[in-house]
Amino acid sequence: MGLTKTTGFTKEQVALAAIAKALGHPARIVILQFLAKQKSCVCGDIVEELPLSQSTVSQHLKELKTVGLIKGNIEGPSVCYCIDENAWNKAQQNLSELFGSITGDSCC
Amino acid sequence: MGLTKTTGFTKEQVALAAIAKALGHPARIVILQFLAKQKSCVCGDIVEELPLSQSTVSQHLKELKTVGLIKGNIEGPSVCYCIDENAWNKAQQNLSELFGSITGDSCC
DNA sequence: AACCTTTATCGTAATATTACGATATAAGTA
DNA sequence: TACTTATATCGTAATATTACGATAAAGGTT
Repeated sequence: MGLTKTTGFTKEQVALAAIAKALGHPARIVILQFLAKQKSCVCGDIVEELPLSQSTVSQHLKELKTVGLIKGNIEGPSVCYCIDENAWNKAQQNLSELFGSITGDSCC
Repeated sequence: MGLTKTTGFTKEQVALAAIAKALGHPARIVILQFLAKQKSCVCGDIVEELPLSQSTVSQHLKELKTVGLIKGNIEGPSVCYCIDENAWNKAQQNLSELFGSITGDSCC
């Protein structure tokens, strides 16, 4: 079907999965690494960083924006993309909660 | 195309994206939360935890296994799934590296 | 206004994902 | 051996994702 069921899951589970899904492509990892390091936030520079066409990169940026991890500001003729620190910190916290919830002894 | 390009990315970027992608579904989040808390690792108990059919859950388990986050041991008539702590810790480290690489000041 | 630059969107094709029921497989039990 | 239980795999349908070129839209420049 391709359609992910959301009923029967908590909002938090659905939200965390959505964030993880957004991180689930090498191009979007590169974009976030690039923005985190603040070398630039101009869209054109991001495109140059990637082995993908401009339209494809624009699509990836849109996904990251939709999930809230980045935001874009129009800056004259170009667009400046930045990490949304709120969403970023929340994602970090939720992920580290998941990874930290392990209780020592594994049974196999 | 649906086919993710991997050329032009580092191995680490591709690997991290693969892990994130595996986390990118609510059912797989639930499975990992459940296994991390060690209430049980029997496949049947995981199926009961989810609002999905047995075959669909089996598919999700397979994905988590393929990416290495969990491993399965046959235990008599049933199968015991557990988190692979090596992969788990590596994933945690790589993700916290990504989230920690932010350099204070955002430009927008 | 005409033009260039920058980014987003559209249209499209190929492939992947999600989900289910049905069936196969494997292990234990009567 | 026949039967039940537990899990995996197959087949299939619907939808999503990825990628590209072409084009639109928005802003600056001459």
